[in-house]
Amino acid sequence: MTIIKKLKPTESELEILQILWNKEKATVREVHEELSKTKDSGYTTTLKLLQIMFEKGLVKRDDSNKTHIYEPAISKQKTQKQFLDKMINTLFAGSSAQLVLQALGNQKASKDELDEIQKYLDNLKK
Amino acid sequence: MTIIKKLKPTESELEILQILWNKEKATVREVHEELSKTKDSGYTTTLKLLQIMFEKGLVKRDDSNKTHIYEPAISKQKTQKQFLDKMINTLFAGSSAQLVLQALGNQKASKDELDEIQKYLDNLKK
DNA sequence: TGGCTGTTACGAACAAAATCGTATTTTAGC
DNA sequence: GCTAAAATACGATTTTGTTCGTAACAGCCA
Repeated sequence: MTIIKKLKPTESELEILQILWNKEKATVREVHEELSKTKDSGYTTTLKLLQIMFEKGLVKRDDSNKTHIYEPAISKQKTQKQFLDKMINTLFAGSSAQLVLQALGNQKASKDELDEIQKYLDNLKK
Repeated sequence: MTIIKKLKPTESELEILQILWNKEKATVREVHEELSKTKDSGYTTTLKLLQIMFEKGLVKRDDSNKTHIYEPAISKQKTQKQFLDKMINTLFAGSSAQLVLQALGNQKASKDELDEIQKYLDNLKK
């Protein structure tokens, strides 16, 4: 049996993962540039974070060149699920339905999106 | 305009809020007793946390008697929304629909719950 | 009164995360 | 080869959250 490490990205690490999931791969500078749009911490901070994430196994990197290239080591889906599960348990008494209702109520979803959800529900009920 | 403080409960604070939401109000000892079921930190730790939460405005307290009585100062709904919104933004690219699909797919929901969601969707689409 | 018992108050230690300053390394261009 | 520019490495500091030890205090009752 494989050893499964419990990697729970921190807030900041999630922000970086988001960027990497979008770009597929990126240099520290690229990540930092993107991060700067919503945050104002220094370049070395971003670098340090990526290094820590590398040690934790949250990202992979190609350091065959001077400028390292990072990419996510964990999938977006898995991570989403991990946080969703946690949230359902700690904030919605274990009921995913409750969470869904709350999400639908508070956030605007387009008609198309609602249609999609409905179609999905129909399938689930079969 | 009222000053709105951005109170974001921490992990531990959320656990305590959960308990208070259920019990409506409780003494430190009661909270601690409940907390002990899933955690093993000392009594004074729980006390300290409640004191900090009081300073932050997360809970109210009646200290007219020797034994203080605490109750939530923020609503469960508001807090759920706060965390959901955050999650939708940092992990689901701002799409609540995406989150809903993921939640429905990964977690088991009962037929009744699915019905309820569907009914809710019908209303939304009108 | 004196001493348990149960409570709050408070500071300190500890831990985890985020941030940055500075040193070192690499390499492209002169 | 030398240097400037851009990158990484690394340690130190700061900030935030968690935990606990100890003191102080109130009330009860033998």
